[in-house]
Amino acid sequence: MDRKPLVLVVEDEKDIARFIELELAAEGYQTEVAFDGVTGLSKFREVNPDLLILDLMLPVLDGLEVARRVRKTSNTPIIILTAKDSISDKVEGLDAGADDYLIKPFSIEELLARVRAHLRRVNPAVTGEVRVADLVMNLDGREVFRGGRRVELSAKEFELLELLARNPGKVFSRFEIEEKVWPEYTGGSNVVDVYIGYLRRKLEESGERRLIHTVRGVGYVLREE
Amino acid sequence: MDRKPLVLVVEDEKDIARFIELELAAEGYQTEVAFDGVTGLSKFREVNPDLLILDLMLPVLDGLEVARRVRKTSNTPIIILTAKDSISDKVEGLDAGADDYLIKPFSIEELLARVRAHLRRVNPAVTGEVRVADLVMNLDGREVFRGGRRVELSAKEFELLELLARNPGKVFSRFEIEEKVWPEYTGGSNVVDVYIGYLRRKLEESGERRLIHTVRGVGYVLREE
DNA sequence: GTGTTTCCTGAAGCACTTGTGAAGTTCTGC
DNA sequence: GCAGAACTTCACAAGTGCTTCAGGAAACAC
Repeated sequence: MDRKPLVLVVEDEKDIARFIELELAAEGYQTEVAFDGVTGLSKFREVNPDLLILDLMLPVLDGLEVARRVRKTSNTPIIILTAKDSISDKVEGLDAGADDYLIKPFSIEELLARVRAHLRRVNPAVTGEVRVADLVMNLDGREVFRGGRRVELSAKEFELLELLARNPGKVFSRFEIEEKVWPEYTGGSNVVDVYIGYLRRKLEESGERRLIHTVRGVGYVLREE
Repeated sequence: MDRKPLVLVVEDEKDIARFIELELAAEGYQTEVAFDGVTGLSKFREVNPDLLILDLMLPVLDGLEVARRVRKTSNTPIIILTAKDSISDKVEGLDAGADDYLIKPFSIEELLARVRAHLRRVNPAVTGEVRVADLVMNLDGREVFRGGRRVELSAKEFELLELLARNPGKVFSRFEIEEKVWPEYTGGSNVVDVYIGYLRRKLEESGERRLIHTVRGVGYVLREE
């Protein structure tokens, strides 16, 4: 999760593809390139990138169709980059599952800014922040805010919250949590429960919505309700 | 999130604000409007919208500053909508935390398509999902929805439903079910029947179509009828 | 060295889940 | 329409899982 973000560029004009690739590399991203729709789709499945930059007019398989198929199984942000500049093309592209739509000729600075904006949402490594609902965790600074209010956490509390907040909506069993946050311990106690209690007391002061939910018989999950 | 999404529009040109508001309402969104930066920010904190449409040139408090402050504590998508069309303005806006940047004059269709795209992302599509008819099981999150309504299940109920929902249309004998969901038990009781009853009571509230069907002399099956 | 905070344990109390047997209902074949 | 089988529902007891509390050891700050 904290490796360099990987961007896949699917673009049949090789000059443009190369240009984008170089600029992305200069920003510190890993890159992959494909020159037609079918190769793009299979490469997508192979490398599972953090973001996809997609031309619409592609040989073999249309870009729109690529977007739709990617969306069937993946949540990865898609930026469409194309010369087709009509409003209806834009609407169609966005409704096919794309997250952004940029017209050629484009400014590379704008493209890079948009790439940053989308990656920021998906990949905490980019900003060093994790955000869920009104909870903000600054991983570098080890700061936590709930709805603007600063919350002081101890080291273990922070680790536990980080695990949950990086995977919002996923239910973790006590065993999973213990393995990750208390790797040195052999279990047999209720540390996890106790620390969940600590977090709740600090994060869910009277009147605030519940963030950490108990799933009886299974474990705990952090999610907005 | 099953309610109508709420969009906050912060825009000082009242005609434009009104126009956007009407169009959003026509699409089925709830809307709120503010005409300057400070009001916008306090309204944001008050109503906690699902999406923010933000002008840059605002009285009292600059739009960029609003974006930054919102981002300090919130994850809500921000679409900047402005007449400032230079590349550096765009880069600055996106880096201030905005998710999208649209130039005035804009096409309302494009704005609406972008609103849809961003809202789609906030409501995260879950990976481990099983769908049968209007039943949705989120396996990672251990959540169950019937026709949008959330259904609370105990651990055993969930296991049983998961078995049936993973194999819609397949008839399971009581013996098969008992083997898989109650492997530790030696049988001889009517647990399966009782738990099917629990599920029915929760999943088939008055008026809803039957999901779990009895196959007399054989067992049970989950299917759409 | 003293005081404070963090970390972990064990135990008590409570609420919910689970499985059972029996009673009640529906279905089927004759 | 009846008898028996199959299925559903009910009420309850036992068990389990969760939360909280209090306390001691360890780490840290001053």
